[in-house]
Amino acid sequence: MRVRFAPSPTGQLHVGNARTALFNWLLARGHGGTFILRIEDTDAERSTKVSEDSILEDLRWLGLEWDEGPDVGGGCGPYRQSERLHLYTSYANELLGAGYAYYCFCSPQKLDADRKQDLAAGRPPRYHGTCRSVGPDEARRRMEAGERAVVRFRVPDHIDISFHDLVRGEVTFNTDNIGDFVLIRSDGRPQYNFAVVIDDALMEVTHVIRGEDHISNTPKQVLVYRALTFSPPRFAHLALVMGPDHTPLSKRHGATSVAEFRDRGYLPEALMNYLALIGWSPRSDAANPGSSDELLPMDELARRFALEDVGHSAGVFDPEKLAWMNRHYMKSLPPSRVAAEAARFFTARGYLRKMTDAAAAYLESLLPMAAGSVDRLEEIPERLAFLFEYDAEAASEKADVGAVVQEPGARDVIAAMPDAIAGAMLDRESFRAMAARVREKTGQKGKALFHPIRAALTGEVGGPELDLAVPAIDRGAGLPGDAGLARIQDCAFRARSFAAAVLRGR
RNA sequence: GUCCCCAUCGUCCAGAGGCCCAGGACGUGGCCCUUUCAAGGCCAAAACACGGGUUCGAAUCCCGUUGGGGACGCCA
Repeated sequence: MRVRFAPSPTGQLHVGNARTALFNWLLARGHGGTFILRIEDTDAERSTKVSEDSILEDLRWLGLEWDEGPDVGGGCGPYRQSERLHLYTSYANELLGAGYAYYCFCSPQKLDADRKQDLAAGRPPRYHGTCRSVGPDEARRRMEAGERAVVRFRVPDHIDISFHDLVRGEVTFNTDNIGDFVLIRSDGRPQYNFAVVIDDALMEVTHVIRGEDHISNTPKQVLVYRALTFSPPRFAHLALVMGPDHTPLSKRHGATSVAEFRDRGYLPEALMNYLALIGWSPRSDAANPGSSDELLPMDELARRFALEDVGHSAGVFDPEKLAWMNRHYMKSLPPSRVAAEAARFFTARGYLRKMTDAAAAYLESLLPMAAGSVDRLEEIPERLAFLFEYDAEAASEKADVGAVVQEPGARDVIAAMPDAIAGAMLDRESFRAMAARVREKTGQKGKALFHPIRAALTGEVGGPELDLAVPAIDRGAGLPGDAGLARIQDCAFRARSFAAAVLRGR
């Protein structure tokens, strides 16, 4: 089995395309097949190297490694259409010679006028066949005289073209609705429907899995396969991914490119798992009916994936469910993996200046208290701001902190804290011991005790469990200056300065 | 306009004629847990687009309607 993903480098990798890539990858990996990456850059105006590079980067980040492609090579290269032009020319000449194709000299203006006329008359807009009768000799004369020509495929009239779609079944189109399409443009570059056929055939692609937007191109391609006596691959067309309003997913709906999801702090594991579940679900486990099998790693998805189980209808992209999955993966993936992926967000906030072993270890140790309670990696440093941005003075001015301070007994707790802190609290026990001393001294307990403690030590009224947060503060404060992290003030200092700020006027 | 595809809770899926007064997940609501915000646990509300057939029996098969999507380029 050989499958391929063939993006055109005209922009960022879109989640819809990422899903198409994923389905191809899953099929290949699940069947010991080969996953090919081919760059369809025949549109010289819109294709850019920047886009190509970013698409490759995104695919790698997603974990969709390819076996053959522009950068890794392979036996059927080159894998960039712009480097295969001689092949298209040669096959086009073959079709021209055999009468399957002809030169067309119609101007874009005339084509446009014809199209409008068809539409107005309620006919399917298709090429009128004006140049069908131009013979080879006349064509040569006109080209020598400087006229520009495209090469068109001569579509036979009144016949049905059928193909078996692996997800949809038998699909039939009548050629009466298909105009003579362009094979080679006037500048010599191939047109999509021609280039794909040559490439898929030469690259020995066995299964073409692509978006449903290509289904009406398929009969054209079948025609080319036949004319060239290539045997066509198996086709499978995937229903499209839509926005909440059932229009094609676009920027209007928020993030749509893989890069945007990465920038917002989604894990590739979550994005892939989520995308796999739009339009497909793993066979329900016969031995365990009613069990939910949604959270599956890539290798397990690949093991279970089958085209027969792919749905026929378009699915709506649901950011809420993606967020839920992301939460799951932030909690369940190895902390080192999550920390590595989250590091850039600490850097962006200025909390991480240089990645060192000590910084990595510290960040990793923070994850249990933060990763389970937010949706995205980007929110992790936010939730840990109390570590790196503590300021007693500023905190005491905040309304919510002020409210806590006003609670009965709160000031006593705050006043008692500096003395109760015996030394660095590096574990849960030493923190609890400190809290016990304050309780003894003030008689406060429960919320009345812990709310002021939290306010004093973190400058906030909510946040991670104090059992975890307090030791994290003092462990962070003990880090050497060259650890690469922003300075963290210790609890003893915090308690003193907070008490000073709050009790000053008393 | 013409052709093609599609149609189960708000959303993603399960359901391949009786197991379905339709099952799971996300989200929503409630309750519980709790030194905070979250998280987590439990419970609940919530759907077979409509109309005809076929059949002893239809969410499942057929036809039509409606609705949605795609395509009709010297874009891919």
